[in-house]
Parts: sequence; structure tokens; C-alpha cells
Amino acid sequence: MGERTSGAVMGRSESLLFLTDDQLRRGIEAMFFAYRGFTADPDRILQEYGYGRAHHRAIHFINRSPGTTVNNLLSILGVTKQSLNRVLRTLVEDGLVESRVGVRDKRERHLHLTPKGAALERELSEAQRNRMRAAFRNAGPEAVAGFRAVLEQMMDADMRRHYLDNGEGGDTGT
Amino acid sequence: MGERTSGAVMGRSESLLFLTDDQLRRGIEAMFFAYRGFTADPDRILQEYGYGRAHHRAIHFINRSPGTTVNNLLSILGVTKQSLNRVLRTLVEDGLVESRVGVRDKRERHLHLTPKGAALERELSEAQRNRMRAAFRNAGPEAVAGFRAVLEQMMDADMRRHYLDNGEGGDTGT
DNA sequence: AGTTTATGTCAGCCTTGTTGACTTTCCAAG
DNA sequence: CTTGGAAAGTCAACAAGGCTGACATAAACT
Repeated sequence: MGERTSGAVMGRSESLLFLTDDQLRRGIEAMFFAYRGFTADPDRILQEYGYGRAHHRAIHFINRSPGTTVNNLLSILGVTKQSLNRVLRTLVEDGLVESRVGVRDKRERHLHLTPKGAALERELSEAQRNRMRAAFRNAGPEAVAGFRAVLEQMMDADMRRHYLDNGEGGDTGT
Repeated sequence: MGERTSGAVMGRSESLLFLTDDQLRRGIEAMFFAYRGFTADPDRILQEYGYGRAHHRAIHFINRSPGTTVNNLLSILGVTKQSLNRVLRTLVEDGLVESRVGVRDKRERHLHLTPKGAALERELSEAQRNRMRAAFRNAGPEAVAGFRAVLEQMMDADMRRHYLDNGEGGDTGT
């Protein structure tokens, strides 16, 4: 009985019950099940249009940073250029994304959503935000702060950069 | 300017800043980047063995519920039996999983990890727990409670059942 | 002029999901 | 005892979306 706190030895310190193996396992499963819920609604919508999660990711980050380059998108998404290109090509062909040759550096392509692309983005993000909003509302502001704190710690360091690069926030105005 | 709180109209109520569209978008990206980190370490290990994430999921839930049936696993993982069967077959062939014919109902197969399977499970979950532990420790117990509260709200209702079916917990012993 | 960078593209491979069709086993109800 | 249906397994075919490797082009940099 009692708590196994694998790894570091800790001398029966009271306040570390949240680091027991069982608590960690629960955290792991929470991530697994929650991520499924998190993607479920957009996935349903995407299916109607014949797109997949990869298209959603591209659309999301182009919308977040209009005019972003292919290279920047690659470093955010962490896939190969061949993989991204396949997705991007269909989005351009279908008229959801516009690829503009760079002005200062003509090698670069700057990506923008067309009105049609922006419309799909709105549909997708609305569905996802609805679920997130319900979860946030039911859990309360304190929980939301904790949620974000833990997730931020869970990211790879180089991804945290992309996450913090916008919004930043810091204090929530307490 | 000011906060757009899409969806429900709310009369400038102070305490709902955490429900602005921008906060929700930040939450969405936090999930995206964190899930990548969450799976990164196991993915690296699995690659060495020639397995994928699907194998990890099967191993995890067989370990959590030894003797579980294929059908139960299917409802937890939410994939088709063909998909699961392909993964399960390789795990059985490779001697990581044992599939025992049911005693009471001989149609059912009860799944167990072999010592070899348990060893891989340990290696995988240790890597994943290490990251989770570091995130929990850096964020603190309050944040962990919030993290779990939000994730639980984000799950589909029928998945919450699988999540709560073990551990349960409720209070963290305040 | 030569090198590096940004992008695109072709070809082929793998994992992991899907559907559909079919079989075997075996419990349980008629 | 027979039969219906559930549980499990299998085969085949397919698609999405990862990957590697090789190669092409244009532009920028040195």
C-alpha cells in the first residue's frame, strides 16, 4: 500500500501525492481520452469536405499567422516538406489557400487563406472552440490556468517557442 | 479591441476573460503542442522495436486491465477490430501479449502481457511518466488538479466512463 | 561563379485507419 | 437439438498521412 513515487526518492514528504505512479498514469490516460474528444468534432466536419487532420492543422496555423512561409509552417508542424506539400497543394488547388511569391525574397511563398478557406477555418475552429469553451466553463478559471500550465510544461522546449510566440499573456490580470 | 467571447452573449461580465476566443485558441494550440510532446518519448522507443503508437496503446490498456477482452479493448481504443487485430497479432507473434481463451465464455480472448511485454510496457510508460512527472512537478498540485478537470470535461461522455472506471479518486485528500 | 536556401515534385515505402465479405466457435433461446 | 446471433478472427482492398531519397529550379548570398 501507500504511494509509489517512482524515480526520485522522496522522504515521505506530504504534498507530493500528485506524483504517484497512479496519478501519473491517470494523467496519461486523461491526455489520451481528451485528445480524442478534442479532435472528434473537427474530424467529423473535415470528413464532409474530404479533408483530414493534416489539412486542419495547415489551415489553423495559416489563419493564425497569415503570410507565413512554408518553412515556418514546417517547423511548427514538425513534418517533412513532402508531407506538408501534398496537403498544401490540394488546399491551393481547391481554392482555400493562396500561395504568394515573396516580395523581398522571391524564393519564399507566403500563405494566406482565401475567403473560402477562412470560411472552413471558422467552421472548424468554432466546433473546436465550442467544446473547449464548455470544458473551460465547467472546470472554471482556476482549472484553466492549471490546464495551460501543465500542458506548457509538457511541450518540447522548441515547440514552446511557437506556442508562446503569440498571445504570450503571462498574468491573467489578477 | 476588448474581448470577443464568441457564441453566447454575455453582458460584460468581469470574470469570464478565460473564455475569449483568443484564450480558447491558446488552449487549442496548447493541446496540439503538448500532445506532440506527450507522445514523443514513447514514439522514439517504439521505433527501435519496429512498433507504432497503436502497439503502445494496446500494451498500455492490457497492462492496466490484465485479462481484458478484445471487445473491451475495442470500445476503449475506438478503432475497428481489423485494425486492432493486426496490431494484436504482431504482439502475440512477437511474444509480448498472450491471448487466452475464455473459461466461462470460450469465444472471448483474454489478453495478458508476457514478461517480455511487461518489460516493454515499463520502458514506454517510464519514459512517458518521466515527462508527465516533470510537468506536474513544475506546474504544482493546483495546476495538476485543473489540468485533469479540464481534460475530463473535454472527453466524450462515453470515454469518460473508461477514464473514471479506475482510480476514481474524487478528492485528492485535502 | 559557386554555394546555399526555399520550395516543389516524383517515386516508393510504412503504419494505421477504413469497409466489406466470409468463417469459425459457441452461448443461449426456442 | 437446432438455430440465431454474438464474439472473434481472417482476407482483400483501399486511403490518409507520415517517411526517405533523389532531383529541379529559382533566388539569394559569398
